[in-house]
Amino acid sequence: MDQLPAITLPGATIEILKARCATCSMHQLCLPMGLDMGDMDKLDKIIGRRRRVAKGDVLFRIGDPFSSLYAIRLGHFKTYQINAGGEEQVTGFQMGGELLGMDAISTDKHYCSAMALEDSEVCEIPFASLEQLLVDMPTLLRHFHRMMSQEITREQSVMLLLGNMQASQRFAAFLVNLASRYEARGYSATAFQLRMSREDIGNYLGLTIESISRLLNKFKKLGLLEVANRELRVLDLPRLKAITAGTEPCG
Amino acid sequence: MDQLPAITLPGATIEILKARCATCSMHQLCLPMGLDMGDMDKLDKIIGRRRRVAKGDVLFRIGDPFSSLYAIRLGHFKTYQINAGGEEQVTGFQMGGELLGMDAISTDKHYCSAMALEDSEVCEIPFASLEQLLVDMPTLLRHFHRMMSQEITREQSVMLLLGNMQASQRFAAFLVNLASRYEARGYSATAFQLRMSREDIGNYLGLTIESISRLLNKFKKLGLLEVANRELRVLDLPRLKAITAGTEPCG
DNA sequence: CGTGAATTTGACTGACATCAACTCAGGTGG
DNA sequence: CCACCTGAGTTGATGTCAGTCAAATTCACG
Repeated sequence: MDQLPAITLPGATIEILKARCATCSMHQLCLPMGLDMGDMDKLDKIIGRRRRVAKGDVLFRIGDPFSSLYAIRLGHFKTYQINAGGEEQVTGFQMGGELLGMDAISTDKHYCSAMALEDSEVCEIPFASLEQLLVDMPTLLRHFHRMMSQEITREQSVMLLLGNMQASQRFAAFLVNLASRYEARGYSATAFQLRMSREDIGNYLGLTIESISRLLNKFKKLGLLEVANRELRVLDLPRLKAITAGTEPCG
Repeated sequence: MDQLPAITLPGATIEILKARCATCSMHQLCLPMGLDMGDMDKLDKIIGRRRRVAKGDVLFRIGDPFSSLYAIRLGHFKTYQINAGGEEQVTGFQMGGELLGMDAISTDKHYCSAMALEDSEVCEIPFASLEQLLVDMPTLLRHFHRMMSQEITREQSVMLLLGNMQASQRFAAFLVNLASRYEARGYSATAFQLRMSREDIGNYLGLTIESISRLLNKFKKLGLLEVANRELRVLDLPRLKAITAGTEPCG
């Protein structure tokens, strides 16, 4: 389940890149190492303006024509599909530095919807321009392929989770994943806010809100975490990891 | 669940491409329209030799260093992950014309294993060479991105399946998907062989072999299909689709 | 402070898993 | 050629994890 941290550069380099990228300081497309200053300028040119997305607003919807990818600058999103019965299935939660919309490339239509879980900000990246740019920038090309591939592996992990994990394993895996992503971004791995509702979490994990509520309580009783509404503090990350792995029986 | 047919060219064009591509007549990388003859030659050059993979043999294993993608020329594969407890989770079944190994690009290590379900044949495509080639061939670049994106959407469909479908819906979806893929390849959509064991099917769908067996029987009794061992004949595809969608209650 | 939505808690239910016995197909060797 | 063997698949009885339903409680926001 552990997702590789999207950002693996030494802090100093990140700062440099941040400073360089005029419109969009955070997103991953700025991160491949070895971009020279000329390359950076080119990248800056194609990145569209920043766009604010208010909490609850939909950035794109299933079936919308595809024209751009979106790099999350700030905030959190959920992506979800709608099944034939009209019910949602949450397919992922995305945060700053992650890229939205890659599923739309194959058919030129968005295959899922993306909704902001809080007031957020994205950079629009017109895909046609990006693809032209990739031709001139092998480093960026490489990086882009890695990002698409990473989305594939992320989804495989979720398949593993949904396919053969118990409820408590799923929930532990979810928490461990969040922790590692926040850590990779320089935030605390052990204290963070759940940006999504219990309903979204349950939906994502193939469980009901009631189950999520019970699991939170169980983990609290086991001394694994503290919760107050959406404020969460992880007290025993190693044990959570053990539960994810199935090593720890988890009462 | 419906996966877009990987091949959408008019038959005549496919035939032309087949004729041109010396080492590998079938795989999708040959399919982007608009490749001129020079491009085709270049593509031919980087495609490694065909490689036979006997039934039960593993093409690559989790953790293997990544160097090549594999285009399936002939036969069927399953891809699977191993969880912490050592159990398998089947993440997909692949057939002729599909590409294996795209998940490995992000970390330079294979993230799943691939096993031949029958005697098969693949073309090895060294990724470094391919990436160089992509720079000179925008059409191929586009196509490659579409293929990666398609893998993302495929996995999203599986997440939907595992996340909020009942057992009978899952199984119906599985059959409908197979039918559409065979149809796209010019085979019968209603009569085909299950190349994978009940165990693999169950594992893929998050169910047990016993459940698969019971579902086969149930569908047989409902007049939806005929089964004899692995030989399968679909009698009522529309109704199977309705069950997938959740429209049909499915006794 | 009040209202509706979100969350929690408890009792009950059901879908699918588990366990176990059995059948069948296909391959092997005498 | 057939008896045997092995692994795959089927069928039935029972168990259980998480879902469903319902009510209580807390939270968010005007």
